[in-house]
Amino acid sequence: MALQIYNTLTKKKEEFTTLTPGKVKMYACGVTVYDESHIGHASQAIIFDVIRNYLEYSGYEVTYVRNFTDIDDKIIKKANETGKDALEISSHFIKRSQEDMALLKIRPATHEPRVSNHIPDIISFIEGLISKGHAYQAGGDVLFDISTFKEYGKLSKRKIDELINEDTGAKKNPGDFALWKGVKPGEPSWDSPWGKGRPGWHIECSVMAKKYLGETLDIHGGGMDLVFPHHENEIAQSEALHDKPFSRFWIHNGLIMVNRQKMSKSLGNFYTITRAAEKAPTDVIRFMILSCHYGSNIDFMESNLTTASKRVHYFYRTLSKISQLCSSVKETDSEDLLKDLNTSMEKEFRAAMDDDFSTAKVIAFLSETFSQINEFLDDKSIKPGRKIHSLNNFKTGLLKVTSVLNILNDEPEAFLKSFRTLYLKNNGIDEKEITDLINKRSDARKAKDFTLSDKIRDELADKNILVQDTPSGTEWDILFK
RNA sequence: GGCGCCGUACCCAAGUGGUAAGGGAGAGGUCUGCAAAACCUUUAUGCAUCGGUUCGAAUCCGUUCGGCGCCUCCA
Repeated sequence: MALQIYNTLTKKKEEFTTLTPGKVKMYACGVTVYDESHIGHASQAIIFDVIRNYLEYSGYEVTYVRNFTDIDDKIIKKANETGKDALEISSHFIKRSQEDMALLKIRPATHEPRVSNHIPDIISFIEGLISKGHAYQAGGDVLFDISTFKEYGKLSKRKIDELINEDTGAKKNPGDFALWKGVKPGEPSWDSPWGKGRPGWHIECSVMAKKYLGETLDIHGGGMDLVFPHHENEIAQSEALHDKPFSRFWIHNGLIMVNRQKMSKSLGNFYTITRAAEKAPTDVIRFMILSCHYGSNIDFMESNLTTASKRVHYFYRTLSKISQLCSSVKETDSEDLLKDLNTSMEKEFRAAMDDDFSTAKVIAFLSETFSQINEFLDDKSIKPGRKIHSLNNFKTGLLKVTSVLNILNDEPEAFLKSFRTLYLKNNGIDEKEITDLINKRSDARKAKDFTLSDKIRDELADKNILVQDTPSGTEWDILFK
C-alpha cells in the first residue's frame, strides 16, 4: 500500500504522489522570531522532521524549506522597547531557535530563508499581482483583492461574504489583506515602487516557496492555526499569480495544549524548549509528541511527560540489556531465533507510516516488540551465545525505525546515565548521598539485617530513588511516580 | 454570530463500514529475603446522547449536550 496522506484541502486521505518522480518539494511555515521558541514550535518542527525523514526513507529526494519571519509587528515592538535593531533581535532568536532545534535532534531544513533577505523577490511578486489586477495600492499599502480570486476560502472552507473585519479602512473587501505595508514612524523599511515599507506577513511564504521550490509544491504544512488566514492567503497570492495549484498536499499538525487551552505566546501559557529540555531528555519530548497522531492536539501535562519518561526509560533499559549481553558473550549460533519478529518489523513500520504517518501505531508495535525482546532476553532455556545473532539482527532492523523517528538511537548506557543525572539535578539530590545509603544498605543485607535494609530502601524511595538488587549487585534508578 | 474539529475504559490514546491497538494506573501470578526490574494473565457486549441508513456503525446521516480551534498575531 502506497503512502496515504490526509490532505486539508480535500479533507480526505489521498495517495501521495509527487510532481516530479522521486522528488518531494516540501515547505513548512517556521517561526516568527521575537522570542524563544516554545514546545509548540518544537512539536511542529519534530512532526515535519519525521515526515521528511520518512519520505527520504521511502526513497524520495526531499527539498525542505522552513522559513524564519524576521520582520513583523512583534519584532518591531520588541525592538522599540529594548532600543535594539529589529533585525538584530530576530537574528539572535533565529540562532536560539536553531540551537533549540538541534537540541531536539531536528535536522536543519534544506533551506531556512529569512524574509529580510528576499525583499526584491517580494516586490516583484507583488508587482506581478498588481499587473494581473489581483492587488491594488491604497495609500502606502498594497492590498490583495480577494474578490478577484474565485477560489478564495477553499482551504479553510470559508465564504468571502462571511468574512468579517472591523478594520476595513481602504479595503475593497473586508477580507483583503496587506501584501505591502507602508512605513510608520519607528519601523524598519525598504524602498519599493509604493514608497518605503515592509512586506505583509503572508507574502513571504508564497515568495520564498516559489524561489526555492517552484510554483507548485508537493507538500505545504504548518500548525492548524495557520489554515486561516495565513495558508488561505498564500494560496490566493500564488495561484492568482501563477494560475496553477500552489501545493498539492496540505498537512496541518495539531497544537500543544495546556489545561485544554492552546499553548501560545499571546496567551503566555507556554513552555519554552529550554524549559522543557530541563524537565526531560530530548527523546522523551520527541516520544511524547510522536505518541499520538500528528493531527491531534496534545496536552502538555506533567502526567503525559511522566508516562513518556517511563516508556522511553523502559525502551532504553531493554536496549541496554541487549548491548550488555552482546558485548559480554560470544556469538555461538547464526540462526535467527527472532526471525518472525525481525522480518515483520520493517513491514509493520512501513504499513503504519504509510497510513498518514501514524507514528502512534509505530510506537504501539514497538511496545509489543520490546515485550517480546525482553521475554527472549529472560529466556533461560536459550544459551546466551545463541541469542547474539538474533539480537544483532533486531538491532539492525530497529535502527531503521528509530532513525526515522529519531528516538531510541542514543547509546543506551549513556542515555540512562544522563537521564539519572538530569533527575538528580531537578530534585536537588547529590549522587554521593545515594551511593552512601546504598552501601549502608548492602552491608545490612550482608548481615541479614533486613529491617534496616528495608528502612534504607524506603528512605531512598522518599527521594524518588528506586533500589534494585541484581545478581551483579545493587543498582539504583529513577522512581517515576 | 459564522466556519471547522473533537467527545473511545480510572487516565492518556489508536482506530473513517466488518465486530474495540498501545501505554499509564489497578488486580493476580512467575522471580525475589522481601521488593524492584522483566515477563505472563486480567480490567469497555462498549466508543457523549437520541434517532436513522445498512446484513453489519465507534466509524455514514440527522438531533441534543459538552469541550476546543479559527474568524485579530499565532506552530
